[in-house]
Amino acid sequence: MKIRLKDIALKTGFSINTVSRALQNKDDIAKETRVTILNVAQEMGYIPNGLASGLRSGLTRTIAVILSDVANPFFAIMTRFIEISARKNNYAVFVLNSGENQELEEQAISIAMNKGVDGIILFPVQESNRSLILLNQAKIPYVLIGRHFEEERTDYLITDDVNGGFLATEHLLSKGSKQILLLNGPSHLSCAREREEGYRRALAAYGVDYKPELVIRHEITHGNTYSLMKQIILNRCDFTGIFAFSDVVAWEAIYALQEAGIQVPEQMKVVGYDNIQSQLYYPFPLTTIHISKENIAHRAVEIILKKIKGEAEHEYYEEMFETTLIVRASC
Amino acid sequence: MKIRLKDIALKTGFSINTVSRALQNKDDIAKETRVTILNVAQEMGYIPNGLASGLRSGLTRTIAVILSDVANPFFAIMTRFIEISARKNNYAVFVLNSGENQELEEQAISIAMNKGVDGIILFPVQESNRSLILLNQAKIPYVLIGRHFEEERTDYLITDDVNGGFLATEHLLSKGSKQILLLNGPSHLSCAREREEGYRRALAAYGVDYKPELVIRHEITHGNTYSLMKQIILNRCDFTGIFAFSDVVAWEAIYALQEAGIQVPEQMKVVGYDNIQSQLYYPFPLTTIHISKENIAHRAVEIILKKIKGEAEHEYYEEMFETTLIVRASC
DNA sequence: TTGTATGCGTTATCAG
DNA sequence: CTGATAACGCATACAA
Repeated sequence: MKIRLKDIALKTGFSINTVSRALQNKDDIAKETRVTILNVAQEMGYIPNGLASGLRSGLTRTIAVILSDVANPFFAIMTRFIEISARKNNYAVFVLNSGENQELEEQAISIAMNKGVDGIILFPVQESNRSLILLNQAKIPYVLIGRHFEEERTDYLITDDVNGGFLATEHLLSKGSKQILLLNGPSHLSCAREREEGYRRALAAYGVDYKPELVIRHEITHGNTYSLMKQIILNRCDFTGIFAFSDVVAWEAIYALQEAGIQVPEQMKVVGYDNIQSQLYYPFPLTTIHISKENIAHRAVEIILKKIKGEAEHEYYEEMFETTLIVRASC
Repeated sequence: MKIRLKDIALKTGFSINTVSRALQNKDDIAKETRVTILNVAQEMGYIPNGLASGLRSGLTRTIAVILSDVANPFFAIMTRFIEISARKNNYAVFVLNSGENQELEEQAISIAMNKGVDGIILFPVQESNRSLILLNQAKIPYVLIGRHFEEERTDYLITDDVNGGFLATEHLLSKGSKQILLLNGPSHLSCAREREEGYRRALAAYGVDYKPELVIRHEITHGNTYSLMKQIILNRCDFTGIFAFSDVVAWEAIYALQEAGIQVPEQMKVVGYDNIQSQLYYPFPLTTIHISKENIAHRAVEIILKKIKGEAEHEYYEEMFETTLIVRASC
């Protein structure tokens, strides 16, 4: 039932080789021959066997996207844009969740290798550099997104998070919040450290004291911010503004605030990060830091494909995308 | 650099065959031999070549998930749960977006076949049954989710959408809305037809006239509801409640309402569908119809694996999951 | 319990 | 321009 090159060869009278070359649009094939073969292939509903061609050629036209949690809208949006770009280039994508867990990330990398992917786009957990070691050993092209390792050279695409942290904090200050809770991600994440740096710089620039107890570094897995915020609300509420690591973190915090009857922005001003709302008509007006998810995703695919084809202009692509403040009603 | 069975064979002194069988945990291998081989494989960092084993065995431990748009939180959540279940069973998943476009769906199916997936989980576009024909010809196991074809027998998992539609409408009526706008999906979707049926039955049950002009059937791609709602608001607002096809559709509608200064629920009551909020702490209290995304995803994987292994108890799995009303502040 | 031989469907090399 | 042949890495049937 499944059509192979052999079947097309039999039907057209050409050899398997010729059929293969014709279908690959190689140029040492007579035009007529190519047309005949293409037509017959079409008629017979030929679908190439990617396993066989991958095994033989070493290329599978497949990439893996390894991320925290595709149910998180930020990652879902990134995945969507990555898939669009990949598909345009005739590539398919595996999605593998790490759950912000180092071990699962390494497992995901192994799976990707097992599947013979040509490249990997990774939002690294950063609890260790073992993933990079794995990747480098396998000599498989990869691009990091959103997070990067200061001590290692890799391809990476990040956003200007120091600036993002600054802008967010500055805006909170400008709205009259002096006591700003930073609901940050864990400090092993480079982007968390950088946003925190921006936060500190903004406080300093406006002459506001930095209070360590207002900086919370926590795991940013689903539901964790919510639980944490419930506790914080019970214990103390010595702040009037929140700068959240991401929009999703902001949502969870606001959810908890709402349950406690605390109004945003009247009683609490909140700024998020990522501008998920640029891709989701979500009916809660969250002030946030915009990053161009589409451009980053597109660029990641572009770079990975260059690396795969050996057409890279640089040894390492290290690019930073701008961050801008989007003001909505939450602050 | 890449370790193959051959390398392990060389190192241990056994044949490739023995190594292969040992790593597969076949039982006709001496315990000592197995231990030796496993250890050496471990040491050498052996990662099996899935392309080769797939080509040879016909199984790739890979499935494809074909859905509308993974950036849509509903599909993202489903994808997440599917990936969790798949991964537990040592399966990896391709994510392919159809954009609710029949042609792209068929293309996605071809890609999946090309990659040699063992099974497909499909949220069908339903503009045609060509996808099923493709799938059946290829004899590849597949399960439909959320939507099913009345005229064709397939495996499918759906929710009780007639009941869901009824519950949603009934609730709107009970809150005093008599003129209810149904912001439905396109009628080629079985679930849209069924929700509409529930809507009509509820109106009938409560003696409210059915007004065709209050039923909008529209494409449910990103941003479309928003644009549509903007127009509707300009032209007329002869309704006091909205029953939306999905939570995402509800969000977009509410977004447009907010821009027009129309308050939910004071001036407009809204009920959504899917209960995305069960997996996302987003701070807008949307009344909705709950469906168990986790159970459905888990079951889909379970069924697809049974089919792949030839262990299915039924020729067709046709299962319906319950729908329940979740009341929050939007209605 | 282990080894030998074969083939999965394709691409690549080389000869004609 | 086309065809024969080998090889990719593994799993399987069969022999030992």
